[in-house]
Amino acid sequence: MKKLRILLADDHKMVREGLRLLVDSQPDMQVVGEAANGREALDKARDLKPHVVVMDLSMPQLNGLQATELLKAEQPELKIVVLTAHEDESYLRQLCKVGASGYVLKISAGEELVKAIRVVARGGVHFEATLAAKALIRQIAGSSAGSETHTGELSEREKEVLILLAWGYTNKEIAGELKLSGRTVETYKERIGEKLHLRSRTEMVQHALRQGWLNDTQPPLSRGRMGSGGER
Amino acid sequence: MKKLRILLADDHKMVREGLRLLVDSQPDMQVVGEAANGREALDKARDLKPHVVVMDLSMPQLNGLQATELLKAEQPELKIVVLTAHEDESYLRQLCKVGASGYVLKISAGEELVKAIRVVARGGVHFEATLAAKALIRQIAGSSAGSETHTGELSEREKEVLILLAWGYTNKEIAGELKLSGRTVETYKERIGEKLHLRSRTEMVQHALRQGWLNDTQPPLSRGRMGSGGER
DNA sequence: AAAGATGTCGGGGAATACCCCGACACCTAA
DNA sequence: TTAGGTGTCGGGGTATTCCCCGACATCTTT
Repeated sequence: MKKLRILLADDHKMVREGLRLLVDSQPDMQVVGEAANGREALDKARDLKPHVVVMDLSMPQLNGLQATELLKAEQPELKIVVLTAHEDESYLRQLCKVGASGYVLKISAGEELVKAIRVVARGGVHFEATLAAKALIRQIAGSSAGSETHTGELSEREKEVLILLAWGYTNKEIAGELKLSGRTVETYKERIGEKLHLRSRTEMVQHALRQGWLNDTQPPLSRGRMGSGGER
Repeated sequence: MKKLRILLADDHKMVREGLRLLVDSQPDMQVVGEAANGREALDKARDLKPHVVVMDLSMPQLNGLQATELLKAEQPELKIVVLTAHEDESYLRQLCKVGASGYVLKISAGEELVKAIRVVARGGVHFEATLAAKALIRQIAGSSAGSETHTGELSEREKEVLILLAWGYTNKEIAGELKLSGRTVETYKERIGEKLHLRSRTEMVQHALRQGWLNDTQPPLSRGRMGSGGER
């Protein structure tokens, strides 16, 4: 009998070590490698041939969603259990789309994770029945009765704008960076507000931060911050 | 020989379990309890009489900083090792002030944590030598040569304003909530900007979120959000 | 007593965000 | 073909932020 081969991807080494102890204490599974970011997860998944990848969502370089998408593209047989701190309906939806097989919250017990690993390893899916998951299921089940026509699905362009916005860029600066007119930026901002039910710039910053979208990237433009005088 | 009694405080159960395995695998220490938030940490610290508390910074109800302050106030002998995901100079300074004995990053190895626990248990201090720590030490050492006179120490009133601001309140709304004139709110905002080197409202939102100041509280005013139509 | 941090407040103006009215082209799915 | 989502752009107006000039009363520290 051979054990399940597990790859752990999380940017906090301390958390990885804890999870390793947890997983290795199970008789039927074994951690074969660790990755500190999405990029590394891709590389290690090629080399180590794990059966299941435990993937944290907020990681630098490539976040868990991006890494999952790329990983499933090149190794469809590989199973992925997503580990996340906050539940987020729109993220959940995207994770389903790119092929994640499991979804476990960090506030849950470790038992939940090993359970998910076992289930996905034999081809099943294990999504934690949380508020977000229920909302998603409800919507998928009764897709005709959805009160909202669309939710939480930003286009690439809109997300670009939102990230720059959250980094503190003014509309004008975003327009300059993306080579758009200021009006276009405003249009995106309006659509973001509609889709995500966010009213003010402030709420958009909150949302972007909570999604961890700013953890992955550096402020794209190094503007004259930290200086003694403003250039206004 | 009796083992060191450790209390773990972190809002992610899975992380706590991992840390417990890590700590319990050491021959000279033992986890005697867990807490999922600052309030619980205070209660358990009273009941369980631990020697060292491992305290995560971002927790609901009471964050790690607040909990540390209260804990040291009632049990000065108790040692506290702060565990944090992001390093933050201003937070570090405040932690020193309220009496934390250790400061460990989650990106570090577990070995770093157990080392810190051993050091603080025998009365020492263990602050991870990171960028933030270096900056702090540099400033404390050459306090006369500091280019900045003050950094990162907000007054209570300023913090109140910042939190409301980060929750998406406009200046006017903050003024109403705190029963101040709009001009006074602006004054606080200006001082916050000076102290923290934050230029825009957006950056202030970022800062407040990264400090976890919004995880602890609910939006103090329940305004007409989530509605279908705007009331503007 | 002077300095510094804090809490409170005012006017005025320029820049920016926000909100309404739009428009048009492309692509994909029903 | 019609509809919806997306990417792009304009004008005009109001609300808000942001920045400049201030002020004054506490309280603590030097």
